[in-house]
Amino acid sequence: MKRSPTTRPPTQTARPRYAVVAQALIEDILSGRYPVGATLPTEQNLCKQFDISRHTTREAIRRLQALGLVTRRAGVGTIVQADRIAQRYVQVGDTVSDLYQYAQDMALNALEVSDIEADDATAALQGCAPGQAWARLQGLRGMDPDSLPMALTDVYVARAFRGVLGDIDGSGLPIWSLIEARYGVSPTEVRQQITATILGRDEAAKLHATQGEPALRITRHYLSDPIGTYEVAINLYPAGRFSYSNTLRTDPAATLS
Amino acid sequence: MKRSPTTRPPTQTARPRYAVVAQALIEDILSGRYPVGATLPTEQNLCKQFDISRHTTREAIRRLQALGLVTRRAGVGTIVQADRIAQRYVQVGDTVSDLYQYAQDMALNALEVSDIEADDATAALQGCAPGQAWARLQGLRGMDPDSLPMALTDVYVARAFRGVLGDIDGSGLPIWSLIEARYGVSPTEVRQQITATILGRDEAAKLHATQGEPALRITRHYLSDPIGTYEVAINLYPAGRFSYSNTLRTDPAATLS
DNA sequence: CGCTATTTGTGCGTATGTATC
DNA sequence: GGATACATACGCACAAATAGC
Repeated sequence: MKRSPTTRPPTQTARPRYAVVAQALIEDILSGRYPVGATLPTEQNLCKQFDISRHTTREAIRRLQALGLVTRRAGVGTIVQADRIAQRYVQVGDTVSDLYQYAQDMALNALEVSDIEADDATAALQGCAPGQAWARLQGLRGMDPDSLPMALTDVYVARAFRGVLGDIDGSGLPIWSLIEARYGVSPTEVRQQITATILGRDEAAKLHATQGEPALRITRHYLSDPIGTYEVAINLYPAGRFSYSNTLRTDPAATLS
Repeated sequence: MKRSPTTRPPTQTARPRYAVVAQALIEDILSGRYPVGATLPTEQNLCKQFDISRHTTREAIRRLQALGLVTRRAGVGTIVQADRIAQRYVQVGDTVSDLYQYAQDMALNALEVSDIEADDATAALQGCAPGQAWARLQGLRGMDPDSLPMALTDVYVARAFRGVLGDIDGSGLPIWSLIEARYGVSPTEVRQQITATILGRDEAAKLHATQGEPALRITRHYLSDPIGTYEVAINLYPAGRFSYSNTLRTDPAATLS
């Protein structure tokens, strides 16, 4: 039961040393003693301050990294990135496709394809550069062309990626994955907005639904790091044919063993 | 430039050893050589196989952990959790409160509180143990009691947490955070479902809206690890008073330094 | 039940490499 | 080049959790 003096002096608590140090540092960050942008003491100094080995110091700081509180760079130091602990949740599901429940059998069948300038759709594409060149596709999403369609979809892609619009008909793959495959551009950020509306006359006709029926409108903006928004998808789901659901789970990487 | 023979024989690549080992293990997992549920070789064996120190082995496996591919437990081993590298997206926003846009000014004002058994609400609480004891609160959510309410809310909490229902009136805090503060239980998982419906007569009256108007119904289940579902919240938002939006970003923590 | 073997977790010491200023 | 700070890598020992006898 006794510990050898070379390892650890007896303590009342069963907490690991690195956890004690990590908590102390976290409290210093939360309290503002180390504000965002500040540099934490060097490993060597922390070793002296807490009388621990460098291994233990690094293990403690690893915890701060996992919590997103600090980043480290050789030759620079440990920089405070945030002054509060984020409850980190990750979306369950491994791909955006899973996240957004686009099963393979929900193929998109094109009704109409056209080229437009951003002015025409400024309202729909809010936040995009005006005057930008886009290509637009409207289609119906559903199991097969005969049965009741599940959604009316409007997709806008940057003109540069226009080529994918020819690939999607019935492929059952989400547009962004086609762009990924063909142009190597994948989203670094996805913004989503969900509202309730009622179906207009045109929309109802295309969906074989009745005008005035409630519907879910899901608008998604796909962004990639340097180029910005390159795809906007607007889906209109008549109530009862679809429900959006997702699951968030506490980030397993944030606990780090 | 030359390395001492005790550290590392010269190699062409500048890649760290742990990275080489990590990649080899990752490929073995992706290829199915170590299927989901299997145990990876022990640290000792990996040390021998790759002729590396235990330190390096652990650093390599740390990468697999950060990618969510494996979990580890003392006395058991390293268990494969997934057979593909997830494109990890995290919700932007640091708290669930931010995630779900519950600003402080969207206080909940109670209309009615009651105790129920699970049978009464089995449909609403699907997936929960039947016969379980719940407490229910119905209220209106909005800026202040005078102006137009934003939503009609039904909240079910496990009977054990009944006490929080007295705290919420006008507090402006989400229920789960009250439970967290009072009972120390915080969600490890949140499930959310969004559908479009139309307002019924009762609902419309309480919301000062008109019957038949479209609305967004957002149902959230809060789960905590051992105890299961302990809170269910059903929010009904008349169209136009609210829109749900969220943002996903590629996980910065998945790269780990 | 206690005991043991196994496996990961924690902790220390040391040395050298690499990035930055 | 030199100084500094983190990154990588070797070694060792003991603790804690688990599974099986």
